[in-house]
Amino acid sequence: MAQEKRSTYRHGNVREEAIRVALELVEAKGHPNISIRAIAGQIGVAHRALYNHFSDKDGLLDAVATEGFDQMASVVESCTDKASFISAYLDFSLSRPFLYALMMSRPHATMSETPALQTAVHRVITVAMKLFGSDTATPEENRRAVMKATILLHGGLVLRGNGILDVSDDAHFIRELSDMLEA
Amino acid sequence: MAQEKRSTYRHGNVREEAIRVALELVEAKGHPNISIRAIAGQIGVAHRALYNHFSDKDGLLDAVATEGFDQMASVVESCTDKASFISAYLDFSLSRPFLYALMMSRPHATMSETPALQTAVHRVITVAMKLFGSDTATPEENRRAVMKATILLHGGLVLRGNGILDVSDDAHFIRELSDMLEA
DNA sequence: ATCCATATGTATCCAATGGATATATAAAGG
DNA sequence: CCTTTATATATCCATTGGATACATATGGAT
Repeated sequence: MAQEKRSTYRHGNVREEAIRVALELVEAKGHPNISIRAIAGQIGVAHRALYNHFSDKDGLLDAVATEGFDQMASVVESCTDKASFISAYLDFSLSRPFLYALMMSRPHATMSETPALQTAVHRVITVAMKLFGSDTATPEENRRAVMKATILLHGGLVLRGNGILDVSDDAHFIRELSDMLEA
Repeated sequence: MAQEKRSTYRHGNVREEAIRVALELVEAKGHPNISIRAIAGQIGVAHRALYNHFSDKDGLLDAVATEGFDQMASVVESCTDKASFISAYLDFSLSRPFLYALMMSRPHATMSETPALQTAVHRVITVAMKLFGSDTATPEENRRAVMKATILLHGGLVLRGNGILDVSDDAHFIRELSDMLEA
């Protein structure tokens, strides 16, 4: 399991590396199935070293979720219309389903008590606000439009994922979802 | 931890009791935080006894999820219009959030390989089909209507739950969701 | 430069957990 | 009655998250 061997006592980059490895492991096995120890092993430190950089396992997962939202934000920030946003959002979620599941799994308390996570989420929401809102509409109407878009996108993905919606043809599913969103 | 003491070697009702206790524990602590052993302890059997009735922990959780969908079905089957269905669905989910989360957490494979679970889910979908479909519409249109309703209901609940949507006033949120659904 | 507070990493331990194997007990049918 | 089969127990194991105590470097302040 253990990977690299260090000559130095200090690793020097545990936090970053841990998040990087965790991203891989999450996508490979799903976040409920990864262990602190596996991550530490891969970067060549004692498992307890991670506790110097994260409060606990959830703290680590929060950091990974934050990285996920930041990556998602970087993608959608280049979108200039609804259609491309929808496409980019679905692409991201479908190509990295386990990461997406982790991002959406953080409990309410965590979301509101972790500024970095909140900020990353907000980056994505801000883009949606720009694309799904309009200058002529009231702020309340815009809030609703973004809410509806978010709900449809995420709700659709979840129900497709767990098989409650029987989605045989993905392309068709995406088209249907887009239609609901444009309406 | 242990509860009852038996005089008989056989317990006689392990499966039912396990599900009953699990429902309580799930609602108390969330399904990722309950243990086979805690459940077995509460009904007064060795933890290994549960393996005579469930394949493994996931098998147990599948059974609990099935019971959840059956209970939900019993509730919504008495609804005679969209509004009451929406209200009943949201009530159920908001009053038993951890059970609802468990119900929605079963992976795709499980959903399709567990007939009892599939049947219970179908009971709920059937009701939605009746209420959100119409005789004049095409089957395809009806399928879409149900899909949209399901997505909005579940999506709204999830995003409210994890705090990505900032829901300050629950009553207002429910009204907004209902509006989207009736439209 | 030296010393010390602090950050970072290790070693070792622990209780809880899911699960495996072997065994005991009972129920049910031939 | 006796054997088959379902059910429950006892015991064991590896893995896991986390705690405590200790080791080692780093980077100011003097």
